[in-house]
Formats: sequence, C-alpha cells, structure tokens
Amino acid sequence: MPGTIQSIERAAQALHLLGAVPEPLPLGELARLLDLPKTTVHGIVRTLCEVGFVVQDPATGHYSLGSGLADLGRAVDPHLLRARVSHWADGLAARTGLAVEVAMLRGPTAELVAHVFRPDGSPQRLRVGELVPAHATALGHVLLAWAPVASRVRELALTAYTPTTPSTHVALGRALQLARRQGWAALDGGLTLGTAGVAAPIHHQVGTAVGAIGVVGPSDQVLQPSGAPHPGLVEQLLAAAHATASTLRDRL
Amino acid sequence: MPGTIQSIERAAQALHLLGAVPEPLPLGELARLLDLPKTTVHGIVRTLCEVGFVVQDPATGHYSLGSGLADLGRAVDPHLLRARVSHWADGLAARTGLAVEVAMLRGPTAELVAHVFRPDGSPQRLRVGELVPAHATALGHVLLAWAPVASRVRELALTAYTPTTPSTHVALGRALQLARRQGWAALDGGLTLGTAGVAAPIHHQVGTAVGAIGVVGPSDQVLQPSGAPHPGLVEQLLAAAHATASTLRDRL
DNA sequence: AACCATCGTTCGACGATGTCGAACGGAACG
DNA sequence: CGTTCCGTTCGACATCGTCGAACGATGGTT
Repeated sequence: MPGTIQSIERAAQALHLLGAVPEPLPLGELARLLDLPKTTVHGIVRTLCEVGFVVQDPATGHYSLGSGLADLGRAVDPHLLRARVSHWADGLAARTGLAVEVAMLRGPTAELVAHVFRPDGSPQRLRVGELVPAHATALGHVLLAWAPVASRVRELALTAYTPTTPSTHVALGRALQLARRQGWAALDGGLTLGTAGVAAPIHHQVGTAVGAIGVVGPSDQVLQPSGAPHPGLVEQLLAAAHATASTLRDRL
Repeated sequence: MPGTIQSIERAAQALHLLGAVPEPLPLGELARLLDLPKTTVHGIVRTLCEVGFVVQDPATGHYSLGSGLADLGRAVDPHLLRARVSHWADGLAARTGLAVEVAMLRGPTAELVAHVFRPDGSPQRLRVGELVPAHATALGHVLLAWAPVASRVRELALTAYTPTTPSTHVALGRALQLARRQGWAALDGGLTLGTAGVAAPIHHQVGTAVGAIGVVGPSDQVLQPSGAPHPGLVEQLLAAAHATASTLRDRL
C-alpha cells in the first residue's frame, strides 16, 4: 500500500485540533499538540488561511476554523446568485440596450434565475424560472462548457429548433470547445430564428461555472454581419461575470 | 511574502470541486478540472480519504465529500460520549467493584456526563450533571493535562478542600506533568478525605482528550498503601478509554 | 471469444518543494 | 530597560510530492 501525502495529513490534523476547541488556538499551542516545530505548523496554517479553511484573529494572532470549510458542501443558491448578479445585470442592460439573462444548469436545460428587460420600453415577458434547452442557447453552451461533468453532453437529446441549432453531438462538442477556448459563447438563432445571444461563465470554484450571464436580442443588434459579437459586448459580459463571481466569494 | 504549501492548496481545490457538484466525481474528471495528472490527483484524494474528508464509492470508484469535514466544527456531544462509554463503564464497575465516572472539561470544572454505581448494592446518589472542581479530582487532572489550551491552568482558583488538594499552581503543574508522563492520573483525598480516584483520558483528536473515565471509591480500595493504584486498575481504565475512543471514531 | 478503451491504482526515478533551525521585529510583562 | 514569548521570515538541505509508465479490472464493441 503506497503512502499518503504527509503535508495533507498534517493539515487535516491541524483542522481537527482547531475544530476540537471553541476558542482560537495560538500557533505555539498548535505546534505543541501536533508535536511539530512552529515554523512547520506556520506553513500549514498559512496555507489553510489562504484557502479559507482557517482564519487568524488579527488582534491576538490566534487561529480558528474558517467558513470556507462550511461552504464546501453547499452549492450556490439561485436566489443568492440572483441577488449578487442583479446590480451588474441592470448595468449591462442599460449599457448594451439588450435584454440580460442569467441561468444555472439543471440537467439538460438552463434555468433562468434572473432576467432584465431590454430598456427600450417595448413589451416583454418575465422569464425567470423558465427552462430552456441548454444545447440551443448561448447561456446553455457556457454552462455545458464549464460543467463539472462534461461527459453529460453525450446524453443530451439535441432537438433542432432551427437550422442553426447544434443538433449533433459533434457540432455541439465543437461549439463547447470553442467556448472554452475563447472564454465565452455566441449563438445565432439556436432557439428562435433572428434572435442571437452571447454569454459568459460566472465562476465560483476553480474550473467550473456556477452560472452564466448573457445578452439576448435581435441578431443584428447582438452580432455583426461577420457573426462576431458587437465590439465591446464580450468585454462587458466578462466584466459583469467577474464582478458577480467576486461578490459570491464574499462572506455574508 | 513566502509561499504556501502547494499540496495543501491542491487538496483544498479538490475539496472545492467535490463540493461544487452533488454527484460523485470520477478521478479522471477531477484530474481534468484540476489540470493535473491522474496519479497526482490520486495521491491527493487517497490522502483525503484516509483523513475522512473524502469518501470513495466502492461500486463506481467515484469520489465525494466525506463526513469528516462536517465533523470538524463539532465538539463531541456529551450525550454521544455517554452513549459510547456506557458499555465499557458498566464492565469496568463490575470488574473493579468501584464506582465509575466519566467527565468532560467545562471551564475550571469537570462535568460528570456518566456515572455507574459501585455494584455492592450500597445506597448511592446519581451524580450525572454535577460539576466538580477539576484541580481536586483525578478526572479533572486528566482533563486539564490533555486540554487544548494548557495555559488555562494559571487561571484556576485552587481551593484547598483537604490537606491533599493541590492548592498551588506549582503543585497542580507537577501533578499534570506526572499525568501526561504516565498517561493517567491518581488523586487521594483531593475533594473528600478517605476517597481516592484514578482516571484516564478518552482521546478523539491527536493530542487532546474529549473526556476522562475514572474509578472512585474508598482510598484503600483504589490505592495500595504505597499510593500506587491497585494492580490491573490502570490497565482496565486505559482499555475502557481506548475502546470508547474507538467507538467515537466510528461514523453513525 | 477477442479486442479495445478507459478506469483506478501501483511503482519508482527524480528534483521541486516541504521541513525546520536560526533569527527577526513586535508586544507584553516585571 | 531588560526579558520573555509571540508570529513570522529566511534559506539550506534532503525528504517527500510529483507524475510518466505500466498494471489489472471492467465494460463495451465486433
């Protein structure tokens, strides 16, 4: 039986000790209990502080368990995501003149958790709560591209809503690869001819996206004749996504 | 600013990923998301499995968060300790003919969480819930000797109940050092003249004791004229303490 | 039945990183 | 003011983590 990684075991022991007492522990005490030199323990708790599993009381220098541990088992609540994203989504709609939608992956679909109307006063219908097929929307492409279990794509039923809907796994795979490469996704007429969307991932943990934010509107207002998004659109989307992700990392 | 420990950071990233999805992740998927070779990730998750932070589904081989993480923030519940210790405490009382008490540290006192009567049928009073001064009992000496924050001893008010109560910090310190060295504590007449106790720590995490188990009775039945415990008494105590600790580590 | 792909796992070479003694500045105490 | 103890930094060194190669097991395909 091969060995395990000593530094991870030691970190776990430090966490156990910090969890065993309600009050913060000084470094020397931790070192004494772990039977390790202070500098060794200091390296461990400094790393645990950086990843949020341990916090250091600035006044006393003592250490205790951090909220990062409690957060591990919790997926981001849709209401929390909506709360955090709405400010940026409002601004994005105002600046782009387009409707803004935010979605989270729900099996083969994208569930809209936030929707800001395009600001031109035209009649619109609130779509929050609606499930849209992930393969047929830019939002869905982003969610699939950054889903933890990418192999799930093989299981999707790829209904062709329009001639431009990716309706084979090869076509969808290519679109997702392109999204991963460029960091965003665009799709023209995937669900409705004449309507296009561009979306970007909202990251919470390394490598995956908790949601996606996108703009959607008439194709000629979202994309240039070349098929590329209008100048500045992608940058604004990425900025909104990044800002939302930052607020998600804030502790309440 | 000096660096942090890469392997601990990587372990934390693995835990975040496992926490981000409700279903278990295969090793290859974890490796892809972490952008690390499979063998590297395997070493990390094997270690996390060993410390209980991750579990592996035996059927599929996939990994998910373990209960060890949730356990970190929770001290052992007195009712749980009582439930786990009672079998061993009953046996100890039967074999030694002495009353058995189990306690947990509560500030400067030892709180009795379990009490088994001496089996001679004499009238006795149930003492569960009672707080006894830690410095004046063998149980309390054990709890103080293996407390996470040893420096708290300085803050104790050392009331002298009998001439043999350790009533200076020096005397108490010596008694605790002796306890740590020999792995158990004995005290004759600390609280009541003519009554002696011997106690051993119940460990849950490395280096600390979650509780203590001890026998208490007339001095001549607990200790030999030399002051040493009766033969076999310490071994039986340590066995009961160890068995209790083992059941505490079991997952319900 | 044979072949193939992919899985989790083990082995072991190698050098990158973790370990930890020495030493630091700061805070608290007598 | 001197002393003690704290958390922290530095840097030498060799231990340990990394990871390519390869394994047996499993499931799917022909």
